[in-house]
Amino acid sequence: MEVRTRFAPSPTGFMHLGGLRTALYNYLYAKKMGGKFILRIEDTDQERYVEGATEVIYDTLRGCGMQWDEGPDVGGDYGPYIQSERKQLYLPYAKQLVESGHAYYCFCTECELKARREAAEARGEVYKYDKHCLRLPKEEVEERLARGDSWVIRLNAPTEGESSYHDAVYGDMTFPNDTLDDMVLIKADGMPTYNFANVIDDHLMGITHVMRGAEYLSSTPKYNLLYEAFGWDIPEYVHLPSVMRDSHHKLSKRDGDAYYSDYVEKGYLTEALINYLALVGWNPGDDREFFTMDELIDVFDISRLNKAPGIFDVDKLTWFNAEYIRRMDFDRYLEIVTPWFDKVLKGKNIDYHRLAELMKDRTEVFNRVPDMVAFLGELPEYSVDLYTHKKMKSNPEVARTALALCLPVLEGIDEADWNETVIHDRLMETIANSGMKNGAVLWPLRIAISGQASTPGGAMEIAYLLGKEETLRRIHCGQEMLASAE
RNA sequence: GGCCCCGUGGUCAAGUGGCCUAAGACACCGCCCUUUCACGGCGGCUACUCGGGUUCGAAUCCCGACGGGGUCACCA
Repeated sequence: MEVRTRFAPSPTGFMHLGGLRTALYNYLYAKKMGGKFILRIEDTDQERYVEGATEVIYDTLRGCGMQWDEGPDVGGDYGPYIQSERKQLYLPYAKQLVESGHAYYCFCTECELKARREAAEARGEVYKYDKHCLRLPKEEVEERLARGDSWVIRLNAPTEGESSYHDAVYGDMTFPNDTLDDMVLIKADGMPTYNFANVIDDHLMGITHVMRGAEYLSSTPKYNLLYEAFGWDIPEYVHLPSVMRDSHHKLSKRDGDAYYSDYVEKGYLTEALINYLALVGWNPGDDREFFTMDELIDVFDISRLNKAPGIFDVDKLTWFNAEYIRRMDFDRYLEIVTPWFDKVLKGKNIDYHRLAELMKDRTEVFNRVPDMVAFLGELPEYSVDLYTHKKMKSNPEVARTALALCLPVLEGIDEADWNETVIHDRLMETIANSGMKNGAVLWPLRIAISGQASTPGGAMEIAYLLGKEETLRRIHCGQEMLASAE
């Protein structure tokens, strides 16, 4: 039988990383098995409707390389794929359940329920719907329906015995039935609840494998009650461990670390994000860590899914990102990094191509680039202490000598010859003749022209990037500072 | 609180009764390379939550405790 998986997000306007990983596993498994990956939008909560939210879902999935085979915009044989457009489809199924005694009309108002819940809590009890309306005589139900009283349809869940099911990751699960609530199937606004629509749609769309977050582990028995009441086959369940921020918290909106867009804006590559995400809760069983989407499809295996929640480690993601950047084509790097250079160097006449060569191996996340290169645009204020470096055998005294040595050499280079080779050769020749150590000359020079302890590239590269005029100007600044510190 | 799940280093994790005086990766620390930083190379630190069993033998199986998480909506 063809494998059919689905990703069924509700359009909130953001793609949560946990959701993205769920989508990824669904996609990988479907592709691995030569099956279909279906996208269904679960928007049964009309109060939560957000403009443009479905586009966010489309863009994210496509941006990550996960194209769905069936979905709202691409169609398919089981549409529509947006639940609000399927609205009229659910009620008949609910009524069928009422007929067969698996469900019933309930006229309790939200107000009444709230009061009962609070009363139960006050007594220290766990609230559970008391099946009040199940006991209503049939005539009264008909009468109130005819009268136009507001109603919902509830599942008539068993109160005794226990329910079991098998999960591909967690194994055999058993729950006492008395913990099952008579969940609402059809809401007062006529819309199905998520719980109900989910089951109906999964069945109607022929979903064979339901892969979703582990938070659904304990509500699954209720879904099974529905499948059984209809006489439908229960799909394979594959519950996924949560993705956490730390051992106590899931990734959250508040900390700005939960959404796909948060990371894209910071300058993380989608390939790195997907690669890393695939490894939180799953591993290939060997030491490999780098995977393209096709490779993931090839090696993905449900049996290697973990049970324990995994913490999303930004440091590791950052390492992946840096590795992906090092391995990427130079041209693509240049294209991506250019706007980040522009933030601090626009109009400064800097050789972006050369700067990019220098920066590529040093870039971990793109949003760190501006701070790393800003000194090229403007000499930062710095302390004279920077001239002191024990290992380079430099101190202000040495620095004065070094700068005095370099200045005429650099001044003597023609504007037209201002390139790294010439700068390098003249400087090295001079240093060799002076008898000073390379570091003792080059360290102060780099400090003078950059104003900071660490830079992408050494003195020669920076001097080249700065240009002759600016390099000389900065050396003069350094000399003044050293003179006044004497 | 009831029910359910989970428990190998700071983090991700391999490990399915002997090959474990427990792999690998990130992070961290040290050394080397070197005109800084980064890259790269080499090395180091750190773990089977605890207590009982079962067994010739347990990280691996069982029970309990403890710890953490999830779930108990006319949200999804």
